[in-house]
Amino acid sequence: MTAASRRRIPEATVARLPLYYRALMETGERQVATISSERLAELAGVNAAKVRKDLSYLGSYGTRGVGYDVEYLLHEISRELGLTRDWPVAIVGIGNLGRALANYRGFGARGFRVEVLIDADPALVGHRIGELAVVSIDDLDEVVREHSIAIGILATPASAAQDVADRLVAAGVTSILNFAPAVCSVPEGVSMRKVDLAIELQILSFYQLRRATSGATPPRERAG
Amino acid sequence: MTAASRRRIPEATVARLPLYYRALMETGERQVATISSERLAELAGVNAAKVRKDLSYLGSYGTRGVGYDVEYLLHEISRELGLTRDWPVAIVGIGNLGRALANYRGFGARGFRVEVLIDADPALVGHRIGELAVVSIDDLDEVVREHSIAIGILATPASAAQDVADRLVAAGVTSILNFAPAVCSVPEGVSMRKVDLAIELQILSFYQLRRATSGATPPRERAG
DNA sequence: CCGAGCTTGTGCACGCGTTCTCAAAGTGTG
DNA sequence: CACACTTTGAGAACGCGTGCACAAGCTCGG
Ligand SMILES: NC(=O)c1ccc[n+]([C@@H]2O[C@H](COP(=O)([O-])OP(=O)(O)OC[C@H]3O[C@@H](n4cnc5c(N)ncnc54)[C@H](O)[C@@H]3O)[C@@H](O)[C@H]2O)c1
Ligand SMILES: NC(=O)c1ccc[n+]([C@@H]2O[C@H](COP(=O)([O-])OP(=O)(O)OC[C@H]3O[C@@H](n4cnc5c(N)ncnc54)[C@H](O)[C@@H]3O)[C@@H](O)[C@H]2O)c1
Repeated sequence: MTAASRRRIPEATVARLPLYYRALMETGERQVATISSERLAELAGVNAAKVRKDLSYLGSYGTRGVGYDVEYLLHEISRELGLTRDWPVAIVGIGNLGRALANYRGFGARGFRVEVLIDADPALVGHRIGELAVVSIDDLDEVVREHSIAIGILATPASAAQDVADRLVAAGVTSILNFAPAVCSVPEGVSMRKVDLAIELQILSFYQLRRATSGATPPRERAG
Repeated sequence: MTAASRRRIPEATVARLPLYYRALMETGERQVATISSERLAELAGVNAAKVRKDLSYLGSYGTRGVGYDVEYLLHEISRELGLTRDWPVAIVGIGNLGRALANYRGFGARGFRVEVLIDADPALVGHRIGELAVVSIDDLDEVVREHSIAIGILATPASAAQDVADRLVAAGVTSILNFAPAVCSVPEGVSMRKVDLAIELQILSFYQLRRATSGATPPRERAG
């Protein structure tokens, strides 16, 4: 049975699968063979009933009275998340943030191989970051196609975000992770996730203020 | 009427207020006096009815047949988000990511002043990043209290995250933005938001895979 | 082979958030 | 001043996600 043939997986569940994946990886390293939903919930920081419901969307992989086989579950989640294969990734905008991302080892460990670095600054083009040389934005289309890049990371200033997103999409990229604080739209059939640190800080500020002026408590958890 | 005296604002709304804030800032710079919910929705990338409902939680600031006064609305949202004051911020873990954050100008522009940089590496302590010298983790408590830091940014390896979070909380920090890919808990009365880039990529990977194997489309928007 | 003890899988109720819809309330033109 | 037009604000219905609660199913000791 292929990943796509199963019943639809709720978005909230998809966002939690990586948490289970991480928890199971750590558990597997400790040579633990099976794990209960309660234990997994604890490691992932969620509710046990939620774990069971989430996993039930993937199929019935648990054994009542015993729990889930760590290795098997890990394999099923990997398959579902597409972590059994490598994804070539391009980063566009090699400034402060882009460089940090390019130097980060944690991505490769999960199968996301940064293969292409792109920037518009001529002074930066040709410059090496780790093993990779920065490529000109003029060559975006060519180099993205060459490496069959499906996932692009956008770390340019906000003003360039929509333009770069359009170019990435035109070059065949169908998933974009956007760090630029800008509303940026992509056509149907392309995914875009936004990470906006200023927004995160402003949300924290909101609850911080509420705490200062009243006894209001922020919600304990949030959707990813 | 103080921010806290009004009716409870849904979390989803709080997460969108920064979007409206940004859109209104850009609109205000163009000398536009009023804005309709429809236009604001377009700029923020959301639904117009949602904009109206969100803003109605803050009070009735619109004029029927006209729209919202840009300056006034901006002021109200700023007040609600706590952006009328400055928040001193500390960054702990001055590696790849911590450095990028420390060098980022966008935070100061919104009232988040990075005043303290903390790391455990003796080779890094004393080293200057921009205007700031890196302080030892041993002095965390002292320096955090000295600067009345309320918001902490956690950019250490995952293994140190819980320990650092505990220290921050002990020193009086009540809001934490966590970049470490680790489940990390804080006591009641402290907010913690998590930004996990590997999870974002894995979610993209999930929908990427679905698109490849079937015609399944990812959801168009998500909760912040 | 039976019964005690665990743990999964899911039906169900509830609450939150989204969106449709429309009356109410404003503007402005003749 | 009346009427056409615009836009807000909120009621209501709906859908999704969460978490309780429990039957079903497995293990293991005796
Ligand atoms: N640095 C941070 O910690 C941080 C934090 C939050 C958000 N951000 C956001 O991330 C983005 C990048 O931040 P940064 O600090 O790295 O900025 P930066 O100015 O250091 O880097 C931006 C890079 O993008 C390149 N660029 C500009 N236009 C381009 C284009 N059209 N095509 C390709 N490359 C182009 C520039 O040459 C530069 O190298 C910004 O949108 C910023 O708001 C950064
Ligand atoms: N760099 C990235 O682009 C990136 C992307 C995604 C996630 N992350 C996560 O962000 C975190 C930081 O990443 P990085 O690439 O900057 O790592 P890094 O190794 O470059 O930097 C980590 C820094 O934390 C310091 N540190 C370690 N233990 C500490 C402690 N107990 N107290 C204070 N400081 C301590 C280290 O001395 C080092 O300077 C990691 O958890 C990483 O997984 C980073």
